Amino acid sequence: MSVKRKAPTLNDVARQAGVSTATVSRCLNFPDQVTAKTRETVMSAVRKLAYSPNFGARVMAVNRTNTIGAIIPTMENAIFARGLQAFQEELRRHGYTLLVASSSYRADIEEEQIRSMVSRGADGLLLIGHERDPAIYRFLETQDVPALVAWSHDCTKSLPSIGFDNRKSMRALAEKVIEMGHRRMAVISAAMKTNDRASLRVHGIRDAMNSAGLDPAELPIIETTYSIDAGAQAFDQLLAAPVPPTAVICGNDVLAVGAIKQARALGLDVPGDVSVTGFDDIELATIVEPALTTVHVPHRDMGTRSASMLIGLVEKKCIGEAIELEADVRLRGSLAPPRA
Amino acid sequence: MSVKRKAPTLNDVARQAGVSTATVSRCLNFPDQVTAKTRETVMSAVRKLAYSPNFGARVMAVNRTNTIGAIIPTMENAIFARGLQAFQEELRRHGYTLLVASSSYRADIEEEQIRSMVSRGADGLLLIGHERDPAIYRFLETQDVPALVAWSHDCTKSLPSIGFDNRKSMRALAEKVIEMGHRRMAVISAAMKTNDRASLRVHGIRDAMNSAGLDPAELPIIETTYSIDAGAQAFDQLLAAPVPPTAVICGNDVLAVGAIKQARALGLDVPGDVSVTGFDDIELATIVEPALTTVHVPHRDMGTRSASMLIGLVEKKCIGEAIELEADVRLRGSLAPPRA
DNA sequence: ACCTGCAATGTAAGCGCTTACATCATAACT
DNA sequence: AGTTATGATGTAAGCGCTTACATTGCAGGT
Repeated sequence: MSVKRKAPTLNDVARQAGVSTATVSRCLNFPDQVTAKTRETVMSAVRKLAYSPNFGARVMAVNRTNTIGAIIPTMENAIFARGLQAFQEELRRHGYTLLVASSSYRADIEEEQIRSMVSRGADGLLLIGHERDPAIYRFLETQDVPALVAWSHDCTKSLPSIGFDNRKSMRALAEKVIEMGHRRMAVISAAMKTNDRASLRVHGIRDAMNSAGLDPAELPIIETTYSIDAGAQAFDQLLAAPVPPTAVICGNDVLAVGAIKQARALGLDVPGDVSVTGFDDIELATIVEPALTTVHVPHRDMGTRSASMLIGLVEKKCIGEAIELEADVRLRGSLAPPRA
Repeated sequence: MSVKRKAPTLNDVARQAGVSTATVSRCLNFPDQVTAKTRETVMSAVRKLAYSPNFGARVMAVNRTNTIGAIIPTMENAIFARGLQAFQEELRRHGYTLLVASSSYRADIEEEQIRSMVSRGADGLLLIGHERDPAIYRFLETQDVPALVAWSHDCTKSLPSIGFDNRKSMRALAEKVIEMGHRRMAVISAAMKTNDRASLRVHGIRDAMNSAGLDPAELPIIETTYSIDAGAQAFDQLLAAPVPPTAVICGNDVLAVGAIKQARALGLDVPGDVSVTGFDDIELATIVEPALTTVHVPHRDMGTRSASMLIGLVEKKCIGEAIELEADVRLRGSLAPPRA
């Protein structure tokens, strides 16, 4: 069928240059082990044939790829995009290449991709969140591929990780909300089943309610997908309740922006009629009117540090630890005390 | 140094299961060519050893990777993120895996990554924009790796591509601006040297001016980086001119949002005191106040169709063509006639 | 002239997999 | 029982590269 013209090989170059394959290989990998003259001959042969080394073959020979894989839920989420960009920049600085795949928040796809990355010879893996089948961790261990979890910090897990405490941070935010006098709150969250960050955040809200003597059982929660429209729709639904909430706590900024947009559409004043909060502090948060009270997450910093640590693990120069970054509440216009 | 424990190989599995490597291989790739009993034995050996095939070796044996590479300028740009997500979903549907790398808008890094992708055996490549060293195209041809250019349409190039005409679309937008009565316009653009989309868009503005009898030479242009703050700063600078513009045309939505934000900070009314327009129609565009007049680009559609076409090229089932998608002007609140 | 030592180069094994081909066992025929 | 077709399995070559080890050539010592 597809007549794949064979690409030139080391051998072709060697023949063209009139030397052995070993010399060509050395020329490419350790140029100073070779005479200037030979080097030139070889290099011009390389250019003439437009030779490009076969990565698979090289990997097989040396068993090292200098490649790190990252599997994120989706590239459409700005927080991952930004963190990954920083991650890649740091990797590059150390001579590593980044390969990215996205799982669409599906555990089965994620697993498939983890296996794919490993079989492609990734030296290390960046994963998002702790929640996954333990078998996968065993698999990674057997294959001797170090993995690092980011965007989530959980000291009960032993995996190396670098992230913030979703639960604690959301609790801090919820406490502010309660402090302001809100009693009837509601939540718009991402799906909690497949996303430990989302569920931890909701837990944080419950924690705050508990310690304020409020009953978490009465907290309305809507789970929905990650999009502005979904947030808007959920907001609509929440506000239609017989006794509508005075504050809507959203699991992330995108949902919160949707909520604010819908409030506008309903003719409600934010924060006069209803307060709205987010999580992540993406650019959107300071663009909306009113600006979003949210939790600031140091995405780029997290990306950079994840890269350093993962490289350390790969090169066995450091042992994995669970590092917690601070994610702090940013009070802005969208949160105010409820109407008396 | 790093004592890489060897991962189990096909051979190990074969020994463990008491069969030959060929049987194991068949078991994994063509399960129905093997007795149910053997299959079970083999599979349990696979599980027991947590075996994972070595991708490099497989590639070398079959010379096919089912992998498509995409090299984008940055993941931090929502338009690429969204398009790529769609691209990946479509690839997956056809059994292909996507590998992403980002070049930070640097031609040298991009070239390096193209080579890296090719040497990793990518069956095809998705590239952004036409502008690059012709040597690279020759390289891709020699290596017999099909490439498709997206996010840009230019019928003068012969490369297969799928995108919209940046110049034409921006021209249409600029015409609207002029139609409204604006005469003093200014531009905030991304760097034009390394980014043909950016420069084509500016050309479009000039086209519109020309056909309206305006002198493009008088058009102030600030080139800056892709960020809200950069847009804000550039806006500041433009408005400080002795005769400030009545309309600021931005090369993309992010810059435009920065401009609007800065207008707010300067106490200027948009569109009363100054109109602002964007390009891309990302989510931000409808969130800002006032909503952004911009050019809508069908990012997801572009991603999906790029995937189909690239697969077609890889499998030699179709020949490359240059497809133009429509990108149409969306008139919203940020554009109005200038004050009389 | 001869040896020594070293740098440059060549030779060939082996990395883990697929697959054409050879072999073998079994069932279905005479 | 003897033959044959058929399907399951085994054997081994080869994919393109790196690298340990062998070989060669040459400068500098005697």
